[in-house]
Amino acid sequence: MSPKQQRGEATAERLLASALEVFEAAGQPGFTVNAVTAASGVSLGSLYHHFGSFDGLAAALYSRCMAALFDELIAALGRARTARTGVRAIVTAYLRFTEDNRAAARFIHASAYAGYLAAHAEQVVAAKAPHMAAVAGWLRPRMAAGEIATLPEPLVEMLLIGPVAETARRWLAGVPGIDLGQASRVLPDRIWRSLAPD
Amino acid sequence: MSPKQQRGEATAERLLASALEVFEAAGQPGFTVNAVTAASGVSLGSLYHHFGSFDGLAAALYSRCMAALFDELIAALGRARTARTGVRAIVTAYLRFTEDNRAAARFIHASAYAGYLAAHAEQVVAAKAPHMAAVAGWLRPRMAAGEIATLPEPLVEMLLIGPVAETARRWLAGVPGIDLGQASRVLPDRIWRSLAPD
DNA sequence: TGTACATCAGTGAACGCGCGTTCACTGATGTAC
DNA sequence: TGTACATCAGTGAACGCGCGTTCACTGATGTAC
Repeated sequence: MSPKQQRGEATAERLLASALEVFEAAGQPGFTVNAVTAASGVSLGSLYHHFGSFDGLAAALYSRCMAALFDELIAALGRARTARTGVRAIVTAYLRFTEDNRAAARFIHASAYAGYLAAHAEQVVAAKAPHMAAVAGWLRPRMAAGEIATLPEPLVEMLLIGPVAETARRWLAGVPGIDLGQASRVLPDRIWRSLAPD
Repeated sequence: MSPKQQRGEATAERLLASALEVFEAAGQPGFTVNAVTAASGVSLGSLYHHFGSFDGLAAALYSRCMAALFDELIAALGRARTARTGVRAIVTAYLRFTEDNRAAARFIHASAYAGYLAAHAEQVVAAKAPHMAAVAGWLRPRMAAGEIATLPEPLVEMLLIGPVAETARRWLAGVPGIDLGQASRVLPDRIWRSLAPD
């Protein structure tokens, strides 16, 4: 289903970009095939040629947004020299991504229960796996070296990403009183406290 | 729209209970008027008599599930004598609620981006407000007394609820490696560290 | 270099399905006198 | 205590709409000889 010609790739690209715009402008209920084709100027048949189904397009968009987020997070980790700076960097990177990529962030959060994951679960998991492994590969040796508290790995992830994800979600939902700048001043230190060794 | 007769209340009750069951069994895509009326044995017209619209029913169900969760959290806080035990108690209460009320917890998390909030935003906010105030009423004096770190209130909430909500979400989504028992052994202490005064 | 041909990319009218909603109606409940 | 009547609760056939999807087709691209 991946394009074999340049113009095909451009069309797929255009569809994904328009889909994200439609979702941002009209939300989950307005996120329909017709809205996407209208916004992109690409024909219905062409959409089906490239993505097989509307869920297929949505899953591809999800993978794409997720990859963009992970790229930022992993780049932030790569720049860090200590466990503490790494944790702090990944927190601020997540918040910055949210601010700089509202639509993508919103689509990621909204997709969790949306249904097209189920239909394309394998594809989505496969797309995520290498990124997850990269993060785990950063964490594990530092935990083993005693630079991070010895905890079950999934729970480290929860402590690291939980407060940030929740902040992002509420900010995206427009909850009043949520300030991303304030969050990136306060949260890195506080999250580090929850992960620091005893 | 609230029932004026006993049997009316029983019917509304039956619809809400069936709606939750349908959502749990069929997920967001299977959550439709017809599915709910079929599962409840209540007629379409009766559903509309009580809730005005399908979104209305969904919003009522959301408020109801939210209230049940808050009741547990606030009860947990009420039993605590110190800031530390309160924080620990609210964390375990959230996790226990998730385990004991899978369907309600799933519905709460899934509703965030579902759309019926928008249509009934005022009703939903109004239903939440007293609960939010109760939590804030517990936190504020303790922060003033220096028993909890002096941080912006919304961020305290993020640090408190973030890791737990993320854990609940992944457990509900069936992500492998997430163990609620383990979480309630590890997270209370770790979350407390992020909120403890310097 | 030119031509033939297979494949890829793109089109848009048409389809069926199931969704949320409406509505004219019957039956049950409670209240007034 | 009995009856009349207004209101509430419940029914289910019918409707229109917009959804995702299909399909027979044309045009563009790249490759083989």
